[in-house]
Amino acid sequence: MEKDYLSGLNDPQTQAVLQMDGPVMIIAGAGSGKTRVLTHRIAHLIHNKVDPFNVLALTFTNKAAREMKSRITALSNEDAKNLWMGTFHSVFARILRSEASFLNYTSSFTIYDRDDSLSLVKTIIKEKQLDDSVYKASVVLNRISSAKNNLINPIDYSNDIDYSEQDRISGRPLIGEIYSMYNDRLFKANAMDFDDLLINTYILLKQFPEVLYRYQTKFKYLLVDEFQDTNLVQYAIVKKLAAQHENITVVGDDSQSIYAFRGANIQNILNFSSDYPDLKTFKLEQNYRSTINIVEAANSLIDQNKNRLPKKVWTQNESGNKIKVIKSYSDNDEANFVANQIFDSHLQNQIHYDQFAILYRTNAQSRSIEEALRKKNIPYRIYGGMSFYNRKEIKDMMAYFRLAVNPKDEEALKRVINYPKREIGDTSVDKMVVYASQQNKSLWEVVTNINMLPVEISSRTKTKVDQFASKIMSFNVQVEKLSAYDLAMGIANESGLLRELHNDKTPEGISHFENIQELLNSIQEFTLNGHTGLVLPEEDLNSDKDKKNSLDVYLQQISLLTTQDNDSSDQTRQVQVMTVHSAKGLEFKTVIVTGMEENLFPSQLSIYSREDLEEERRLFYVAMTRAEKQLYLSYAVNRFRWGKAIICEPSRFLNEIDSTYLELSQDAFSVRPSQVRLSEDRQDVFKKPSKSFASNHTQASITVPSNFKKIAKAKIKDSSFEGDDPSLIMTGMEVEHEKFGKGKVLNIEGTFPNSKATIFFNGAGQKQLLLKFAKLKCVR
DNA sequence: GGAGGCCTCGGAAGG
DNA sequence: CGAGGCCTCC
Repeated sequence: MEKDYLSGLNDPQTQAVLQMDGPVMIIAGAGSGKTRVLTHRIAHLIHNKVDPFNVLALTFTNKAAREMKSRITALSNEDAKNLWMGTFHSVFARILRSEASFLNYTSSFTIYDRDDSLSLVKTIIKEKQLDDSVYKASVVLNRISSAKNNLINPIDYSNDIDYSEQDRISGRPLIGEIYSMYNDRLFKANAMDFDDLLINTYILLKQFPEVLYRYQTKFKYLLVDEFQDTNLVQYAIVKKLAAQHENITVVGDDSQSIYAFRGANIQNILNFSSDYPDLKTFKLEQNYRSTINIVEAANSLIDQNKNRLPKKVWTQNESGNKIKVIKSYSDNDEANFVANQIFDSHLQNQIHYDQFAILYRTNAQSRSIEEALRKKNIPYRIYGGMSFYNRKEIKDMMAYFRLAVNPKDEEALKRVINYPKREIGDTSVDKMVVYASQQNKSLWEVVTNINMLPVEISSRTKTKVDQFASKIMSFNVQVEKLSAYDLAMGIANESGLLRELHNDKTPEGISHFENIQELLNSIQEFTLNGHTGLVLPEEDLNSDKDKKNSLDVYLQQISLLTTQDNDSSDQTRQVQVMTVHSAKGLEFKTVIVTGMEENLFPSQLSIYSREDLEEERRLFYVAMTRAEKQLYLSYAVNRFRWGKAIICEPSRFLNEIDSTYLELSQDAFSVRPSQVRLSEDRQDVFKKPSKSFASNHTQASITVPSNFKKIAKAKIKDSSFEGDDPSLIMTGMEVEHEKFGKGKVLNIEGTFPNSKATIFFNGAGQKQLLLKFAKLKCVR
C-alpha cells in the first residue's frame, strides 16, 4: 500500500517521480507515459507530506487538467481536490479575480473571447476612420496578441523597432495606436481578453512584491505540462512564481511543439537548462504505445529536424505491420477508400469504430470524408465544428448575463441593446459609442445618463435607451440575491429573448429555442451542483461562500470552457475525425492520415522557411505517433481546392520516412469496382519500394475519369425529415419519428403547444416527447 | 429592417 | 466552391 504509486514504472520514470526538489525537466517522447509520470510525481509529493494547497500544476487544456486530477485522486489516499491544477488561463484568472483591486479592476471582470476582441478592434478602426481593407481586424488583433504574449505594452510597441518596422512595411503604421486604444477600452469595460489573463498576471506579480511573495510562498511546488507549447509571458510568470523555492518541474517533448503560430516558443524548452544550471533532466524514451515499425518510421522522419534535443525513442512492442501508403485518384476516392477500409477492418478484425482516427491537415478536408462515411453508414464524430457557445442565440443570451454581472461590458451591450428590437438603431448606438470614446467614458455611463448628454438622439430613442438601462440595472441588483438559475430564467423572460425565439416557428427558430432551453438546463445543473466541468481548487479565495452558485461565478467558468469540455458523452462508438493539431495527446489503434501532399502537408505557407518546415514535420510526427497498431498515409493525385481540381504531388515527408517501414502495395483505385483499373505499368511503378513518389504521380494524373466532376459534386440525400402539424397528433395514432421509427401514441397530456406525448416505439421503446419539437409523421 | 446580390478570401487553435 | 461580410434595394 505504502508506495503503490511506484509499481509499474520503468527506471527513468521512477527517477523522475522520486526527484522531489529543485528544477526538473522531463523530456517525454511520444507515448512514453508522460501523464503517468506527472500524476505519480504529484502523488509522491502528497505522500511525502507536501500539502496539496502548496502544489500548482499548469496545463493547456481543461481536459488534461481534469484527467490528471482524477488520476491523482485515484492514486493518493488524500483528496487531491485542493491541488491547484488547471489551465494557465483558469488559474491566472482566479488569481486576478482575487487581486483585481491592485489593477483597478473589479473581481467580476468580463473575459472577452476572440469575437469580442475582433468586434472591439473593428469598432476602433472605424472610429479612427482607417481603411478596413488595409487594417484588417484579424491582422491587427493578431499583432496585438503577439505583442501581449511577448510582454510588450502599447508604449513599448510604438518604440519597438521590429514591430514598427514590420507595420510600416505592411502599410499599417498605426497598429500601436490601435493597441493602445484597445487596451483602454478593455479597461473601461472592466474586461480582459485571453492574453490579458497572462500579461496582467505578470504585471501584478512584477509591480506588487507583496502579492508576488504571497504566491511564491504558497506555491512550493510548480509543475508545467506541455512545456514546449509555452510562450514568453507564460514562462516569465512561472519563473517568477518559482523563484523562491525553485521547485519547478517542466514536462514536454520538443518534437511535438506545434503551436509556434500562436506564440509558443520552442526556445523555452531548448534553453531551459541555461536558466536553471542545477537542472536535473530525465528522458522518457521507451514508447508503450506503438509498434516498432511505427516508432522507427517516426524516428526516421523527425531525425531530419536540426533544432531538437537529443533523444532516441524505442519500444519493446511487437514489430507490427508496415505503414501502408495509399495513393488515390482524387480526394473523393481517397475518402471512399478510407471509409471502405474502416468498414472492412471493423467487420473482419472486430475493432470498434472509436479505435479509428482519420486525420487531416486542414478542416476543409473533412467534407469528402464525411460524405464517404455517411454513404457507408459509419458512425463518426468530427471535431472542431461550431461549438455550442458559439451559436448566435447562445451568445445573445450570454450577452444579457454578462451585462447583468458587468454592465460596463461594451461588447455585450452593443450586441443586445437592440435585440430583441426596441427601436434603438445602429445610428444611435454608433453616436453613443463615439461619444463615450471621446469623453473617455464607458458606454454604460453614456447609456445610463442618456437624457443628460448632448448627444443628437431623438427623445423617443432616448426614452428607449433609458428603459433598456433600467432593465439591465434591475438584473444587476439581483446578481447577489438570486441563484444563477433563478436570475437566468428571469433574464431570459424579461429581456424578451425567450419570447422572440418562441415566436419563431421556422425549423431554425425552434432549434434556437431548444438551445436556449439547453443552456438554461445547464445553468440549473450548475446551480444545483456548483460546477461546470472546469477544474479548480475548492479553496475559495474570495471567501464569499454565498456566491458559489451565482450567475457571475457561472460566467467566469463558462468563459474558460471550450468545445472539448462539453462532453457529448456519446454512448455510440464513432470514428474520430479531426485535424492533426487536435489529435495531439490522443491515441488510436488505427490512424489514417489523409492528404499527404505537397502544399497541403506540408502546407504551402511553410515551405519557404526552415523553421516553419520543421514545425510542419513535427506536426506530421505527432500524426504518426498517434497510431498504436496500424498507420495509413494517404494521398490523392487530384484534389478539389477552392472550387478547382488541382493536380497534387505526394508529400516530401513520405520520402523522408525510411522506406523499409513502408508498404506501397495498396492503392485506392480498386475500391470503386466501376472505376477503370490502373494500367499495368502504373502498378509497376507503385510496387517498387522506391523513393520516387514524385515521378509516378505525373503519369497518373493525366487521365481524369469522365465522371470525376460528377463524383465530386454528388451530394448525399439530406435526411430532412418533415413532421406533420403537431396539432393533428392524437392518442392511439400510429406515428413515425426520424430517429425512433414507427410507434403508437399512448397518451397526450398538457395543452397545445406544450402538449407532451407518451409514445411506444417498436424499435426504441417508450418515450415522452414534446409534440412541438418531435417532428412526428402521422402514419395512420 | 431584412432579403438577396456581390465581393473577398481561403492554416492550424488552446483559453 | 462556399462561408461570411458588406452593401443595396425595397
